[in-house]
Amino acid sequence: MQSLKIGVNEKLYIKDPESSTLGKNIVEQSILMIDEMGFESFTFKKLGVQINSNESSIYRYFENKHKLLLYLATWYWGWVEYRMVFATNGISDPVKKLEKAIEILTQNVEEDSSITHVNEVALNRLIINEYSKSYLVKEINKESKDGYFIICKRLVNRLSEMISAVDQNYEYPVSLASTVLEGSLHQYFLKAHFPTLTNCNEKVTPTEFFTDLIFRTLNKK
Amino acid sequence: MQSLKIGVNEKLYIKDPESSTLGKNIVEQSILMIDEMGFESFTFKKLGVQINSNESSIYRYFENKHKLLLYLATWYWGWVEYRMVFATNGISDPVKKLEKAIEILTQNVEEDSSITHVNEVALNRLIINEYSKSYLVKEINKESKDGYFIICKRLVNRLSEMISAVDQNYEYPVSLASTVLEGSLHQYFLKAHFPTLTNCNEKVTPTEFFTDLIFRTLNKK
DNA sequence: TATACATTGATAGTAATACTTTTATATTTG
DNA sequence: CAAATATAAAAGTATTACTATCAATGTATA
Repeated sequence: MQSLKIGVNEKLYIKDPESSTLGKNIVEQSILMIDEMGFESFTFKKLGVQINSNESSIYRYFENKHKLLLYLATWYWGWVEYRMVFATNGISDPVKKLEKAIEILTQNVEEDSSITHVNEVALNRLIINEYSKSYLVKEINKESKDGYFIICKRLVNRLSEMISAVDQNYEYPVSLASTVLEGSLHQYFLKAHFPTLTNCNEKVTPTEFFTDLIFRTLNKK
Repeated sequence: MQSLKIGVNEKLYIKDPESSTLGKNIVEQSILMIDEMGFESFTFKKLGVQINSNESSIYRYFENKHKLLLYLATWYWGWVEYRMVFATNGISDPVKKLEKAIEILTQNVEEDSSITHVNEVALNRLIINEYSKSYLVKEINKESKDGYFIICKRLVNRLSEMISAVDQNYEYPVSLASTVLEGSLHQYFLKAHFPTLTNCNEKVTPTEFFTDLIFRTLNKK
């Protein structure tokens, strides 16, 4: 557990940030800064000041801030995938397995389970607020999509398979899986910024909403 | 019908773009340009060249391009709301009413129903690709949120009420409504850019997926 | 121990963006 | 026709998103 390293597509960085102190600082502090000031206001220059380093040094790790965001997102989904696989491994009952998976995928990241220099709570907030910006850009072409979003695809596929294991006749397992993943982030966003647009609050969690939604939708054997 | 004008929050513009030819040109061409090059690459300078006008003239209509995006989004949701209210008006059976509403909200905007200078097909694509960027920003503070997103809120509430009319005991009508609205845009995005992450394709529409999802979830009387 | 090599930091420079300001020229309206 | 208003053109500013160069430092190896 201590030495867990999340594998991230090599094309997302120039030099692996995990390979040096400076690199880890870049990752650690960029998460905190983007979380705090938002992706648009965040610049490599500001990050340089924060970590007592230089803009040009940061450019030796990441081509630009968009690639850095992709890196962070990939790391995040890799971390979620790891936790999901770990938690569902060994559960043979498909219903219980799916329940557990939904729980992991939609739960609030509360406790700081810092296994590394990454603050997962801040990263989770960052993903809720900024993840869409990583893929909603024209520059993402077909080749890069395959590599950059492979973890996310794997996650959707895993969930989709668990859905099908519960109800083989359900026709839209992939769409349901992607709706849960994206929808969960969205419900957390609404809860924080537009509370009238969601039933989620201190008492009702997105996990409850989505668990209920999925099991109402599926016909159990 | 011909003289239909979608009401947009006055704080979103400096001068009403509907009030002049230049204003209408700004709206018309900005939709086409953002659709084509993406919001990040789009600038008022480029728009000026396109419409044979000047950057500074555009700034007299919109404070900045983010406000323009908010304006376009508000116009879009106002247009959708109008169509939904129009289409569901007079339907007394709650199930049929909800069915119709989902259809309008999730259907592909195909035919160019140009009642104005607005190309709704391009605008729909723009919303699919860029809408999140209008609200996923730190600058949106509480006061402005209320005004800018009032139409979207009204839409979610209307849908939520129709859901409750079908099943009064369902506990998450608002979350389900917001999930459908956002999820529909997302499924269209996936269909276009990440087809393996959705079951929607030429044969299966997001409307079918969401209609099925909602009516499996709700217990009809 | 000397040298090579990689890493980082500091500085400067460029092109583009996101505006603001000023002034001149049309166009509309009273 | 005069006055007000809208638009266009040009120039200017601060910031961003980089790139390039060079010096300083540390580390690995012959």
